Amino acid sequence: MEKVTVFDLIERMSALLRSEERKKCTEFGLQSVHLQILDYLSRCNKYSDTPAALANYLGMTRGTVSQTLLLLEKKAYVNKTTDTTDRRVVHLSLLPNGKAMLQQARPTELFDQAADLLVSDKLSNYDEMLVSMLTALQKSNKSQSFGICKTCQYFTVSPDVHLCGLTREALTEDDSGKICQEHRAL
Amino acid sequence: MEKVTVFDLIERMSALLRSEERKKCTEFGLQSVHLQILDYLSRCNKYSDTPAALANYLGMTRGTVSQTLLLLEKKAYVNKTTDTTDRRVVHLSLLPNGKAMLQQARPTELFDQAADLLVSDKLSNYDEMLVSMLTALQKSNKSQSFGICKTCQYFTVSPDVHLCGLTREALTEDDSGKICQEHRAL
DNA sequence: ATTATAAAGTATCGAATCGAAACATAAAGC
DNA sequence: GCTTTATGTTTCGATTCGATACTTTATAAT
Repeated sequence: MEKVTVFDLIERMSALLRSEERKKCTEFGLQSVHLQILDYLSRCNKYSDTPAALANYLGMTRGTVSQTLLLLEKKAYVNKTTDTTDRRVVHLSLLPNGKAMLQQARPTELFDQAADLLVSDKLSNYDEMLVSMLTALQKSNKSQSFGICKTCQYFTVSPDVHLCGLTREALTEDDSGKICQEHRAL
Repeated sequence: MEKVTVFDLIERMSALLRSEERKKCTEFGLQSVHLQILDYLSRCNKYSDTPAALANYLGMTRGTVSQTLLLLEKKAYVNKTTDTTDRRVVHLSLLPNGKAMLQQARPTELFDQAADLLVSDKLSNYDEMLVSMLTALQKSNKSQSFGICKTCQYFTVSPDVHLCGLTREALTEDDSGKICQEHRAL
């Protein structure tokens, strides 16, 4: 049963990261949801920085998200602005405070130390394999994949510009590396 | 910066699993901590099935763990028995209800589907690599590694029996595949 | 032996989370 | 225009969580 063990290992790593995250959170007086929200906001593109997308991504109700955002706003971690074209929609953005917190709370040392222990010339292989595993997971999670923009079936790259085939909008290099709620895996 | 991206990928997968877990939880009227506790109890060996170990593993206070366990007991998911030699210690065990819940809530379909998408003859390689990555993470997380018993420096295997070098006790095949709080990576 | 110290677990309290349901507002369909 | 749908907020009650103080048991020190 190779199938099981491979993803068991992923699950184990995930558990390890979660517990590490929890410790960091209590250290900084946060809840792990807060950190997840900050993390998401740092990674999502302009189509996906709304409360509704957050609720979808994290699997929470919109009411709960609204509450949590109030708190994060009070702490000056995030900022709200209403969309200019659709006035129901709110866009969220990370404030400097929030970015700083995220920087501190991510398990950077853990990763760095772990990476040092791995034989470095094997790293490129790891990379490739993990990408295919992640893609496989995202495809299976078909409800809404929340994948990286440039790995989307709607993403097209003309000689000079990146383009989202769904919204027909041009994308910055930066945006195309971020999470999109409209993502459809290839 | 290969180091960063490799573990970034792990982090992405972890985030995906977490959000999947959260959805499952609301579906069954649980909190994600509850599921984490059930999961831990299904994976830990007899030295590590105590409230204190749980608190350590999950990064919660003992008080909080105590509260949560009350609830899980009320729902007939777990069971407490006091240790015979050290009467301060409580051992926890999963009841049938808890096992059933865990079975339902784990992202099995997700994993199965993802595995089907991966080229199967590459799976053994994935396996090997992931093990070394997990080990690296555990080593780095030096506080308490909570690793698998048989990968511990105290684990010894005589011709017929497995043995824990720390407690000098014999171990079942089953036990040696489980999580131990006394684990020290090789 | 007796005392002191440490460890495992519990109880209580207040702040915060969370989901459910009701509500408001804006856009889209017909 | 009227209805339907979508985004977001509010309110409420149940639950979680951490901090603190506490009980009980084991171990160490004298």
